[in-house]
Amino acid sequence: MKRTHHCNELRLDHVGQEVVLCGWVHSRRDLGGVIFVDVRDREGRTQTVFDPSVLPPEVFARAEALRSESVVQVAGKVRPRPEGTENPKIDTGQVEVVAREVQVLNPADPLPFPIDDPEAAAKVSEETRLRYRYLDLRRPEMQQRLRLRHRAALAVRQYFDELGFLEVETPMLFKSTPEGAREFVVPCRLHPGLFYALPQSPQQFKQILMVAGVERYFQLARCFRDEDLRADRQPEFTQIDVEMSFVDRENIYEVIEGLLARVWKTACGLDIPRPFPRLSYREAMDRFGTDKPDTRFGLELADLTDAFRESGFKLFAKIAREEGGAVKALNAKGFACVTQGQMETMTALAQSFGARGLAYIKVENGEWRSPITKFFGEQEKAALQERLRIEEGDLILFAAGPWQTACEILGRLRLYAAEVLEKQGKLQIPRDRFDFLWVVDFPLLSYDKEMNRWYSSHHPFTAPLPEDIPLLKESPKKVRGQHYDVVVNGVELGGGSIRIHQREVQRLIFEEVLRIPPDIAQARFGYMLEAFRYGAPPHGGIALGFDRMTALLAGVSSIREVIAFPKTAKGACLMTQSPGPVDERQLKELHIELKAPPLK
RNA sequence: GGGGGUGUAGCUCAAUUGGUUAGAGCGCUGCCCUGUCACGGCAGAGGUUGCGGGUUCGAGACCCGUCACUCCCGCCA
Repeated sequence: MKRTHHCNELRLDHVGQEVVLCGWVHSRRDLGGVIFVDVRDREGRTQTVFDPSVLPPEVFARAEALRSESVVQVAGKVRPRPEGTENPKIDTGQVEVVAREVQVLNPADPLPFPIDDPEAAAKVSEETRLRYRYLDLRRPEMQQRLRLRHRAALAVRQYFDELGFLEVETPMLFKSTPEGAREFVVPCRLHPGLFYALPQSPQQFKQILMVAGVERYFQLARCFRDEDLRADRQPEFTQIDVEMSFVDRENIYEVIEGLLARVWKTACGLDIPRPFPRLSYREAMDRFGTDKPDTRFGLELADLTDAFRESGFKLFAKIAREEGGAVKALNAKGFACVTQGQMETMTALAQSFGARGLAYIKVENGEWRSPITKFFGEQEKAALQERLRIEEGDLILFAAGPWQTACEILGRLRLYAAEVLEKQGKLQIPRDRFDFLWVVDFPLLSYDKEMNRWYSSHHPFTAPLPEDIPLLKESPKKVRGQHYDVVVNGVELGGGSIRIHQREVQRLIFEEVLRIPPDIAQARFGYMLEAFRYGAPPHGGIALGFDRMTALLAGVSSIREVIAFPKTAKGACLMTQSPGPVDERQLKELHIELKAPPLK
């Protein structure tokens, strides 16, 4: 054995024992005579003491030559620290190991960035951290995140196992299914001109598993999407993928609420309230301006469409009378102190959604200061006062236009205002609270104006509400899908649906609603339609973003913080320099010819 | 594809309106120090200011291009 104890193990009980510790030199304090070396491993750290008066000169010389992060093995005897020198900051702070021998198992060069000082390390640029990820991961904060992720994954597996689910692996080498996200394409030697594609999700396989009689499936599934990255999006990521037979929506809610309760309890000891509230898509948009509302704070949207139909403010009146038009407002309570710059930022945000400008009212010194209130009649003012409960110091923001756009504009401004107001101490957003909820009754279909056709809001296997099926052909807009999203604190954690299991309904959606030509539907989904001929049980499922979930548990805003080896915003790995070129011979074997050499 | 931000020593950051030899803290190197734990003290080394052009008597700063990182929009069935 190279070591007898780990570095977070020794206590007063061990005093007098001969021990061997292995680890990294966390810090070395050379006082000229005595030298203290903190040895760190993944469990913690322990102080070792080198005393020249009792050590052979060559051993002491090795201790003098130690450098940060060199890997060492220290043998010695545990003793209590002299009175007054205990260190309450670390778990092993009552004792120290009087070194008898030290071996340098591997020396380390000076580090590119500090890893012993949490404050300094937290400020190091992400670029540097990613380039030297193995050093970054040595930091206790990152070690804790790796453990948190592991514990969460374990809780997921145990929970589903207890409920009789089977974890089934599905292929990574799949084929292209071009209606969804852009895919990573994989060439291969045996099939010139043909390509695998990496799955954007195991959607089709998990439905086939239901036809296969698995009944309860889950998988911690790796998924791939060749789309642009964000703080919460990586080109490869992990989903908790779930599918169940003989269920309706309520069964799925129950299973997933139980899962999340278990994970939150196991990973951070929190009891989350159940059942989760449910909001229809319509209500979520109307009240919060988004389909993934953060309900930890108020600042809800008000609808003023009816109040402005006859308004003297012609722009609002016109929109309010239009089919599908809406006039909405948001009371940013206490934000009348808004600066010019903040107003410009908000105007730019509104404009990015297609608004022409941003109308507002500042409530200061008992009066409404605004470029537009002079056009308002008493009726509009009364409606505003009543629905927005306007008080001194408030800032009212308006959005008018197509209902969805008006909601989305204010939804975005609501988040911005909340962020600013929280920094100013005028709004509390509890960090330790998790507001889970279900958003339900999404429209099954959305209309693509440019392509002049309907497309699936979620995916084409989502079942319509049974009572809406007759509307499919005449008024597709009105059809609601059996789709649901689970949302927490403004983050879309996951989504799923009850699937279509009748071949005829599926064919109707493909051919008559989505207008996918039969030969193409056959080529892409033929095997599914065929499978559904042989006894497909009613089924449904969901997929949760495991990285996002872990980031929430860790209290970090980027999923890169909970992925061991994440990629940059351009999809590169700074440590391994991937993606990289391949040599001519490989290309030839794959029957691929480059039209242009790779950039760089 | 579009918009914003950043790029100066190994790391984190300064550098007035464009003006002397580009500074500081940490780290590193050397010396001193026997109870420290962010040890302390003294001294020292360390720079293609991301890269390429331009404006100017003079550019880290201004202009154009480019690269990298980051945030957002589009995109993510």
